[in-house]
Amino acid sequence: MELKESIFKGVNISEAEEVKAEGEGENADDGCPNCRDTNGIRDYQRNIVICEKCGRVLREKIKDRGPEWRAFDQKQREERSRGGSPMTYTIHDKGLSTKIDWKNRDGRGNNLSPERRSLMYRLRKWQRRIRISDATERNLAFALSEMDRMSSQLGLPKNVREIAALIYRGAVKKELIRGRSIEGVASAALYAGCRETQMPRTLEEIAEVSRVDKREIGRSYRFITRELEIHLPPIDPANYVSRFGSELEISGEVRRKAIEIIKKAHEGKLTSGRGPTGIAAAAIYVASLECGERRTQREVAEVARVTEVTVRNRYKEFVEELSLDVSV
DNA sequence: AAGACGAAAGTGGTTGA
DNA sequence: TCAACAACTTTCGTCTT
Repeated sequence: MELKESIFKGVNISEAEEVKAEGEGENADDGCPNCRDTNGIRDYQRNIVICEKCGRVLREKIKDRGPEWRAFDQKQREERSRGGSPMTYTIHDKGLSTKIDWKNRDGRGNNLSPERRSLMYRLRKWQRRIRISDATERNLAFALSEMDRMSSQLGLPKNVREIAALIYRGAVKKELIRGRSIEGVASAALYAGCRETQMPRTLEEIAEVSRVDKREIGRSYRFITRELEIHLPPIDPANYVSRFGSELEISGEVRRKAIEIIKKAHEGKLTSGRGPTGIAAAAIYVASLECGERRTQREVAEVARVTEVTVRNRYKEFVEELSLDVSV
């Protein structure tokens, strides 16, 4: 009984922390109090969850709550635990192959007999040959480490890396790398991973951390998406709003309005074919005017990495087509 | 003086024959 | 593979606040 109580005590402590972290009695899940039935978008860079509609911060300091199961004794723990090395696509053998130590010692640390030693030598040799058997395996290992480097420079979450790795594997399987640079295809796969997960990253940003230029990445991207028959929608401009918004230090109100404008523009068919960053920039600009938190076209254009002219053009279209009132 | 606006010419990429 | 095309950029002059 005492034992049971102490376990429950432990559980209660962790739950108390959780409630505290949620903030002042806000909703526990990712629903927004303003816009009903919306999902929160996780912004892993700033470690927050924001509402996809209005940009309001729903939850801060996203944390790992640990396993979703509870165990009350050792036996249950063993049964329920699904631990062990996780399988991952970001290591060329998916992290599942056996590793053989290079020391000539046995489990107790004793030296091995000459026969055992030569056996281990042969095993290691085969292990090497199996793991990194040929050029394709070596290239795969290189590409994956390259993608890992780029995504950590861009601060991309793990799921993007996994998807990028998966796409790259698909490209290898279909022999699409031949005659193309590994780095180009790796960068393209990473970009595709961002598109797939709606991570607001532009081709330019990928190119900045890549060793190959934008054109090469773009070519590889088009090629592999065509050959693998993956159709990725362009990134929703609304996803850029929170990024640009925080760089411009605008309020949640402006962000909410900007997202609203983008939605209207989308309905008015003003978004297709246009660059999502330009649309996001113009929407933020209009929203900042309407809310009296004026930002210049220059400032907005700069964070969105487009020119003032583009902001103006989008802005003009918005005003004409959506009959927005910006005379305030 | 700074910002907004618009015209004109140039660039890189897409599309369809 | 080539030309037509739309989106976007660069540059620069004018207007507004």
